[in-house]
Amino acid sequence: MKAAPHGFSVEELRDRCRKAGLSLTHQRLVIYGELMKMGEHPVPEAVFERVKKKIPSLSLATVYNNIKTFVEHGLLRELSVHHGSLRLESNLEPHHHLVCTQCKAIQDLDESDFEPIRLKKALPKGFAVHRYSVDVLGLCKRCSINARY
Amino acid sequence: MKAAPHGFSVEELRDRCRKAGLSLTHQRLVIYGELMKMGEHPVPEAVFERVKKKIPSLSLATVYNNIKTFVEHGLLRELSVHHGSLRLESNLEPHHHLVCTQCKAIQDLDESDFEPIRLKKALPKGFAVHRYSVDVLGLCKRCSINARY
DNA sequence: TTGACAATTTAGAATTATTCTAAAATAATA
DNA sequence: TATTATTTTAGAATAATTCTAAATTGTCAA
Repeated sequence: MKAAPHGFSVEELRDRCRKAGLSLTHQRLVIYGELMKMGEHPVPEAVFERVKKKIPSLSLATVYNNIKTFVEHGLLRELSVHHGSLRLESNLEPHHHLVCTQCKAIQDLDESDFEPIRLKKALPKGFAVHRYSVDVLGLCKRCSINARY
Repeated sequence: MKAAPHGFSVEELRDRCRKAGLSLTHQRLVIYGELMKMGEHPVPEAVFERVKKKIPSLSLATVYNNIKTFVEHGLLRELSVHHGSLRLESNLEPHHHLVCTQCKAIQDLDESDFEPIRLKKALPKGFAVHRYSVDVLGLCKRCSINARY
């Protein structure tokens, strides 16, 4: 009934689970609900802390499991494709990235290949912009061929 | 003498170290050299493997130490500000991010606040674009005030 | 060039983030 | 409601990274 800040509701979750053959567990419901309420860009541990208040028996593994499940089913996204291990950038020239979300390959794109990035609105007052970084996200040739249809 | 693919040379490193009061160690030289040769977006472990062939006594901690040092002194960058822990995104609407590179805070920016992203050149053949993701990187108000001058 | 001091390297322990495992609990379905 | 598939759980295992303290090396002034 009550819509979450980011457009998905518990009804939505119910539907999606049904369609995907996922069980609708109490844990899953509450984790999802808290995620929608949090809104910022929380780390799994933060979600765990909040949900634990409502379900004291909660295991951290359950949070990780469900995050993975939600991401697989498009109910949630990972902010960065490249967490897990630090990736280094020796190219200090301004440039952007072509990123395959499947195999995590990253290719540089010259800044000059882009039309300048322009904002219509002012940014929050006091924020000092250093640079823009564009990720072009998608599937590389190899991965789109292998993609499950 | 010989220029690295990404514009910095060993001379550059020598200079920078001198200016920053950093010792110019053999390890530092070789790690830097390999980093410049690698060009892709390697993880620390990969750098370690390569440098270890030239300096068998090398410790992984030295690689991490020097990566940190290089980043602090602007000889290297981290590809993503958000490695370390998974950060979640419950906002599934198309949007971009305002990222403070100091305190790692992330704020959403509506896609509609941007002029459309346009490319001048075609992307590599076969790459299936799903979306563009723009990070506006810089310092938030609080962090720019506290920044060392 | 040498000696003193500071910076760095090293191996291994410690910490943190995440995944795995197998048994117990729960949900879906007939 | 019984059966089966899925999920949860605690704790062990793994992976990435940082810390620690001793040994080594680099720098700089004499």
